[in-house]
Amino acid sequence: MKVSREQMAQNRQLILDEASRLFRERGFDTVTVADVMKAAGQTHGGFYGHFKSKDELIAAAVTHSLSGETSGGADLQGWIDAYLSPLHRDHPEQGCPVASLAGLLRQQGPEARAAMSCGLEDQIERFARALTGNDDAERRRAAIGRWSAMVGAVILARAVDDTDLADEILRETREWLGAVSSPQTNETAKV
Amino acid sequence: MKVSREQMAQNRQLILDEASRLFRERGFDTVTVADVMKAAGQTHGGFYGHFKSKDELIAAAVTHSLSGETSGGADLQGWIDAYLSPLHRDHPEQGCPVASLAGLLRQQGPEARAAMSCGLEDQIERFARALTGNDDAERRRAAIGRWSAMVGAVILARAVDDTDLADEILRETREWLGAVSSPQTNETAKV
DNA sequence: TGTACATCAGTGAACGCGCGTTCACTGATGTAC
DNA sequence: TGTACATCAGTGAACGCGCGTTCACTGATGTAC
Repeated sequence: MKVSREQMAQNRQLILDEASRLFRERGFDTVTVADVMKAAGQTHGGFYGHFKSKDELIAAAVTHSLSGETSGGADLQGWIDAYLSPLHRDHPEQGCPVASLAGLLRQQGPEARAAMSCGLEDQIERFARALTGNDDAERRRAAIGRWSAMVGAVILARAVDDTDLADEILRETREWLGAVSSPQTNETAKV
Repeated sequence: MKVSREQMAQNRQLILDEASRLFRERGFDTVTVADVMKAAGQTHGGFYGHFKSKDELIAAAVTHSLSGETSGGADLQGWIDAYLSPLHRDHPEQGCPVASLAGLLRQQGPEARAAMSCGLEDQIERFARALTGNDDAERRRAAIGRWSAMVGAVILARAVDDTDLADEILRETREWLGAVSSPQTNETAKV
């Protein structure tokens, strides 16, 4: 049965919300169109009234996930600690979409990868603004390096079966980032 | 037709070689059993004479990939530079299996994840031995932190569509690691 | 060493299931009068 | 404001394809004598 235009727009958002959550939790391939529609309280047939294909949904969901990100903000250290926490590791479905989806994007279409490019650029910029440093270039470099370490650590912690090792990776990366945190004011050592 | 036992063992290795290459290149789900067998010069039916299931192959291939890794070695800086190079980014099929597979392992079975745990532990240990530091704990911490950054940077560089951004992530992470490379001898700042 | 035969690695057709996608249908919406 | 009707969002059965897996078969291997 037809629903109001307003309701339809709301339904589309709900589909994106659920897709974004499910994709982060289980990856693109494991989640079916029917899974997403069921989670959004609809039947699978209606999907194609909202999206042209599953690929289009994936691209839209990547954009949707990334646009809701806040990276950093007022309490930088608190955000970093929460990012590198077992809680974040164990709840990818409501965690950073970069950590859960970046490793899956190489086998996805150009639209989804383009969405990740934009989201990543935003996140790096925001992170850089929250850091101290002699100039913009140095702040941006620190943002990229630290962000790589944070994303890498969470991906590694999620990839292993061994909770002790996963805990250690998160903890030691947190500590290590703390140890190198006061940015060296001397310029980089080599090319 | 039956082949010699020696030949069969050789065929199994060939299947693992090709699976390891294909999985790194295209991921677990995109590569079919038939793809692997064809790459190994056989037909798909013979697969089940070597492995009980595709899942078992995935676990074996993860172990196989990781066992061939050399991480570090004599020229540590050269290895790091090569790791964070566009060449490595563009050739996952012959590159580090951690960078290409870690992001895919969360949706895989316990055997494959256990294989990654072992491989990661080995790699961290080797890396730590190649680093300087006041004690084992500090070297291990530096190995985990730097390794997270390297893996993260390659994953991010591969996830984006924008070559400039991908190049920048690799370059800046390399520079940043260089800048923080001389490990601080002061103990960590907080918890 | 040579011969006969049981074994079994590899072949390729076939099966079954699940998933993305389509489509005829339903009935509420919202517009025209 | 009320009524008649065209539109179209959502339903759920059905389709088609691809993939993991099975199986009857083939013919080389390697063992028993």
